Amino acid sequence: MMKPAQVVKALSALAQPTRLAIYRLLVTSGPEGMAAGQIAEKLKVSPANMSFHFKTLSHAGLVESRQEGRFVYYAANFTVMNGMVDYLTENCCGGDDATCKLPSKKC
Amino acid sequence: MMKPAQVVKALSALAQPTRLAIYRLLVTSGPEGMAAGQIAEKLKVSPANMSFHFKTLSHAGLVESRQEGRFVYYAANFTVMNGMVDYLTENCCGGDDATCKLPSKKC
DNA sequence: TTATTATTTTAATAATCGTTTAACAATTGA
DNA sequence: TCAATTGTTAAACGATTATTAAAATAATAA
Repeated sequence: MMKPAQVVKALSALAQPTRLAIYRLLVTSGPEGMAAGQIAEKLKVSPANMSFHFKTLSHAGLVESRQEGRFVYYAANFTVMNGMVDYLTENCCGGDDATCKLPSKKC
Repeated sequence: MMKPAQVVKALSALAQPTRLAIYRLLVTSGPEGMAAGQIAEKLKVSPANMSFHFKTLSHAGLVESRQEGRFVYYAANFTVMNGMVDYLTENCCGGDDATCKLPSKKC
């Protein structure tokens, strides 16, 4: 189970419009990810601002980067997201599957 | 599907140690919930600070309150949490169930 | 009504966060 | 090497957020 501080860090990283948009874009773009510049252009964000937000997402463990030539590719890492959801829904219904209100959870 | 601004609001609400602890406590405490004072005592938070955080959680739609005598009971509302998870994991693996890395998602 | 309990609101302060600008690094091609 | 491209870093600023203390509200009991 994730530590509370790590969960807060991940939630904080996603709790911002630009970063949420970046993350969602990466979630849909598979393991190859997208180049920083592509994302910046698509979301109409300045390079400097983009770097700032990437750093926050990376530091939270939500995305990973790799250099390819001049480009830096970013891709979503699902491990932290999974841990976050698990943490939030732990013991959500006292372990009673029948009355569970969370479709995303197997109680 | 939830609107981005609403998702950001919910994530922001949970992205704070005290509020995350409150929410988790309420997730495990069922539909009857807990009185504000009980939670404050359990988490060692001042009443004023507690009210401040309840307001944020309520405003995000994550908890609901009802008055019972002198006490105000708070309970988790799972609707927003479900919407939040759905939003984050939308098109997570191009709809390919086999390669999906999110156990919480049925792609 | 008066006092007590439970919670909320307001005001003030310190800390954190997001954006911009300008300067800096790294990679590639001429 | 020199110039162009891609991305990061640093400094400055305004805006937002969390906490505290004090005052105010709401419900009940004496």
